[in-house]
Amino acid sequence: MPELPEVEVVKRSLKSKIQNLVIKKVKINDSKLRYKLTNKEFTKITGLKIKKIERKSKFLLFLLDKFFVILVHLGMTGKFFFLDQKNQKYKTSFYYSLSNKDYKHDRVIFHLGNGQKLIYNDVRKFGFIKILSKKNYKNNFHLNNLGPEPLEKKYKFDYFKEYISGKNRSIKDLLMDQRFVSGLGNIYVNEILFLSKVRPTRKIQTLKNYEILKIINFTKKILIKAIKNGGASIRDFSSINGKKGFFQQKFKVYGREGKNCSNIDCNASIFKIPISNRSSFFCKRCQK
DNA sequence: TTCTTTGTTCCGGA
DNA sequence: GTCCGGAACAAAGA
Repeated sequence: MPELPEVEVVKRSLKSKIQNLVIKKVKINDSKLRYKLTNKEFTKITGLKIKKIERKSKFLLFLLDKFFVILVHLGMTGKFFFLDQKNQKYKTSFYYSLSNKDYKHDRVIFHLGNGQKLIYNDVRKFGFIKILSKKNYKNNFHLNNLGPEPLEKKYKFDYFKEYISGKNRSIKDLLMDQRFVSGLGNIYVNEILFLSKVRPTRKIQTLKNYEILKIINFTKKILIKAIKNGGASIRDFSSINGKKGFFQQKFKVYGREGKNCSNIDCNASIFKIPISNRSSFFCKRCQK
């Protein structure tokens, strides 16, 4: 499940492979992603060079000539593969497992010249790709309603306090809300609240100042660590045939229902409850 | 066949 | 109008 750190790693991987390449042709294998794809919109960008790759929250932006932008959201299972001149296949992130049936879900293929290809693969098809011109890039509703990123300086105590005044949702809902802070998803929010020793169900008005500070600081810490781990695993950019560099994600609380709490001095078991229809995991003893 | 998964949007009630 | 929680939606694998 790509959240901010995973998308950042994808961005870095892609940069080393496709920056400054020209899009020769785009082949749509399956147009039914979250938003329908058309050949017409891809025709607009054929012949254009990929000048820069950026990440904003969980979005990837491919900046092209003539101010065109390819906006990508990976949804649940979206991923990129890069194929070099020799058809050697490379993955661009660490967060998913690979199987030899993967090609079934290759949805869009970008032909980049010299036989090099960039493949967008998405099992569940909840991701999307949009071609934006300069004008509709500025007005894009996906990008316009995003709050600060958790690693920005702006995401600090004062901002937090001001945003929550007059509101009383659960802390988990708040951290998941991209208008408040952009880039976190269900997994990292569970982990952040575990480290901060705050129950996901806590109403934000009941939070002590020291708890708010812990939440902010652990958020930054865990994201930096995740990016570093992912970046480390991807540095040698292992090919699909070798297992080298595959990072095994380890979570302290997410997905650990019924198992013992990860804190050494605690042997309580982890509970799972839905909050806003999302699985939330927590330790009743450690998280108050 | 039913359940689960996620990010996002939508809707109704307060 | 704002806030909040629940439901719906997309697709596919188990």
